[in-house]
Amino acid sequence: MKEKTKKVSIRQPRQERAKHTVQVVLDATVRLLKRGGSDAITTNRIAEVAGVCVGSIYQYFPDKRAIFAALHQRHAVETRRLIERTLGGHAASSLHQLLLALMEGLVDVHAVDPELHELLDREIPHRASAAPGLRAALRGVIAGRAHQLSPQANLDRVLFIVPNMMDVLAHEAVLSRPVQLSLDAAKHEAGRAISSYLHPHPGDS
Amino acid sequence: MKEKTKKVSIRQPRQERAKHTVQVVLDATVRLLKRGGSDAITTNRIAEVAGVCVGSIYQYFPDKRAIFAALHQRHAVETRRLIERTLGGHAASSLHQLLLALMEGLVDVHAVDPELHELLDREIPHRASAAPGLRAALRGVIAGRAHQLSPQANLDRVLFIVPNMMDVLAHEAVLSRPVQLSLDAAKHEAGRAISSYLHPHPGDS
Amino acid sequence: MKEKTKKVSIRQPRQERAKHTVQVVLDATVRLLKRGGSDAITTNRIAEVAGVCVGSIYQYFPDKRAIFAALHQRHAVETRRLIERTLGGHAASSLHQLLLALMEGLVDVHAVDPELHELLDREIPHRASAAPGLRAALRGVIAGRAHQLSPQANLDRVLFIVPNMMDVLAHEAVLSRPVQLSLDAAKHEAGRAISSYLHPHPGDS
Amino acid sequence: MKEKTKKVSIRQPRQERAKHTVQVVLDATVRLLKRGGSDAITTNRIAEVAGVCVGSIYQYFPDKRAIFAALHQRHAVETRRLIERTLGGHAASSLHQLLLALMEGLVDVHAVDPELHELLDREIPHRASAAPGLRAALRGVIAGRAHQLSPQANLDRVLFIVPNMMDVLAHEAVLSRPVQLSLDAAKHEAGRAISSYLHPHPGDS
DNA sequence: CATGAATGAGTGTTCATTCAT
DNA sequence: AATGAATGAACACTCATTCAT
Repeated sequence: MKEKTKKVSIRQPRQERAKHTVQVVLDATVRLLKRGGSDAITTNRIAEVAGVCVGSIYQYFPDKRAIFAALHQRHAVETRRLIERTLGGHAASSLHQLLLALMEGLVDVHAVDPELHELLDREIPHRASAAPGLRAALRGVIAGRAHQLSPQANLDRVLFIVPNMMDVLAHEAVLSRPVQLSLDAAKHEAGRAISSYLHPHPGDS
Repeated sequence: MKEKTKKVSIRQPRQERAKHTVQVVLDATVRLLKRGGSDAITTNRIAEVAGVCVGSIYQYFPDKRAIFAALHQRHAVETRRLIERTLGGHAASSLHQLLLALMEGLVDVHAVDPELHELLDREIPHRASAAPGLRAALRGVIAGRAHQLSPQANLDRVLFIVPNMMDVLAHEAVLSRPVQLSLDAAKHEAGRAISSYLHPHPGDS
Repeated sequence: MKEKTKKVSIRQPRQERAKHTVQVVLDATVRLLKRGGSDAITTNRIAEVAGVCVGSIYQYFPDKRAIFAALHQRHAVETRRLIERTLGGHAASSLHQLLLALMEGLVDVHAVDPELHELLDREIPHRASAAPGLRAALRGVIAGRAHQLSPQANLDRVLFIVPNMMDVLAHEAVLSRPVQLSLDAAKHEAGRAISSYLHPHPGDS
Repeated sequence: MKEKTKKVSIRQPRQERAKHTVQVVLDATVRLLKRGGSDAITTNRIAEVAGVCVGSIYQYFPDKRAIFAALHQRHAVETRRLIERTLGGHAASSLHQLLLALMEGLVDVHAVDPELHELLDREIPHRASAAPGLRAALRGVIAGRAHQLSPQANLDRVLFIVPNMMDVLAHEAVLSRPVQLSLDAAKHEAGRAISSYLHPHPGDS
């Protein structure tokens, strides 16, 4: 794990075979993660499960952490895509409606492979997550449409509350909602919570 | 790391000297955590920083993970205490006021040593956190006063939304609120968000 | 395990309590040996099982190996006693009869606690066994009565064959004789084998 | 030392280089054993003496004990080979002659590196010796030819006496025979002892 | 580029022994 | 003398990384 001057620069996978190797390595890592938690993950084991040899991993990843980073990246990319797509589809909608749509989409994104997302969150260190992160992205969206906030709303406060609410609720809707609550109900209720915050009844300073 | 027949049983610290050792070890671990992240933590290093010898650590902790567990425990205990104290002080208050009080208290608890809490959260695996966890505790509180919810509220939904909101907001108020936002303002806004959710209608106050 | 100049000389147990401690320590060691083999034996564990504290062990034993040595010693003493007793009881007998008597006695000595003898033999290093050892003692006995050997017998050869035969047969009669063979039968057969060797003559059936 | 799920499976040496490593490790272990007894043996030291690195040891041996086991195995294999060879060469001989031949062969096997054999026996735990063991093998041989025993002989008794005699005498002929006694003389005398036992009759000398 | 044997610094843990109380 | 907490050198073993083939 020492920082060293690389003797051979890491190639970007240009060929098909190369892309394949990268995928196979990431998939193997996910498999191991699900099977036994982060302790069970060693580069040799990843190679074994992936069906490649250790050396090949180092063709495409400078070190072990980079594998995890790539995994986080993958998720971040999906999320960003979702945000952009929703943004595109709601150019004309109100911020309020946009946020509700995002909330829905986020829950769906996390519902794809909840176990994986939980493991990535809980077991894998993601300091210096290269991606801006969901909250940051949401902040951008909101700030960009700040003028649509109700007059008495304060931007900073909204930027604090809304991204955080959306993040937890999207995660937990999928991971730990009460057993009685369906995913759809949770999704809907999360939307309601955001609505309530953004449009409090009159008289609530 | 499997459960083994321990050759030497772990003693509960009975003497003053022993209690001191436990504290010193935990403090050293925190110091190392803040200094260099979890990678920098080795049992020998902890011992060194703590000014005790490695062996002494193993008198009171069965293994390395137990040290981290003890750290999480400490936080959990503080939180539980807060909840109980608040519960006691608001026997007569409405659930709404109780939750606001808890929200305030939680932010304060996390404000004590935010860096530490963040590190514990992000760097240290806390599977099988012996403590029931904040969310679970909150669920208990709410469920116990379910009759005070507004008639049209649904318990399951509230149990999903409120604990999650309180948990993130308490954490993030301290760790990543917008620079412009004071801690007090964040605390207040978090309370407002909860209020809005619980009373989204005119005339409900 | 380092050779050091002792600061406090090891006291010979003079008082009753002291003798008791020594016994208790040895017994605990035996118990542990039987329970889990030599790996399970640590000084701390011995102390625990013996109901004394580690420090006390070091009052009477300079180091861990001394405990094992004392155990071997115990056995050696019993064996030597047996030899002397038999020697006394057979002052007038022929060497042949003396050896048969010794053979019987040896089997009996090993039959007392076969498991323990096996463990001592197999698990505990006994280099530099302070005791002269059974074979050496037997050699002494035989050499001292060499004139009774049949004329054509060669002392060196007898000294090679007989002690070795007696040693294995005494051990294995107790530890690993065929299931069909009673201890008495084994004892008897061992005697016969020695006889056959010493007197390969007609009329000896 | 419990059975664990190995993180990296132990490979069977396939390449020349690998086979070489295994040999070199075993040889180094023997060297250390002779130099300083089993206490002087640590995996790091073995690696050092062998001129490989610690990690390489663990490519081929699951743990330290496996190294010793391999050493015992080696000896067991040699012994078994001897038995089979002798068995083949004496298909037509009497059991008596077969046993004499085996006795000779066994002494020779142990004479190859007596010091090593003694050390393996005395210093290295060999519980669960995978090999059936010499005595067991001899029992098989004898039982297989039981019909050749003299009519009045009892199989169980022979199975008790003969294998044990052969085992000790083979060992001790090499390790601790009286100084005056040549190896050949010891070998011959051991044969005579067995003969005497099997044929305690006139005319057999 | 792929392979996988080799590397070796570093880790968690043990346990014989000491010594302040 | 007894106690048992403390000591710390030493050990078995791991695993990210390299590099000869």
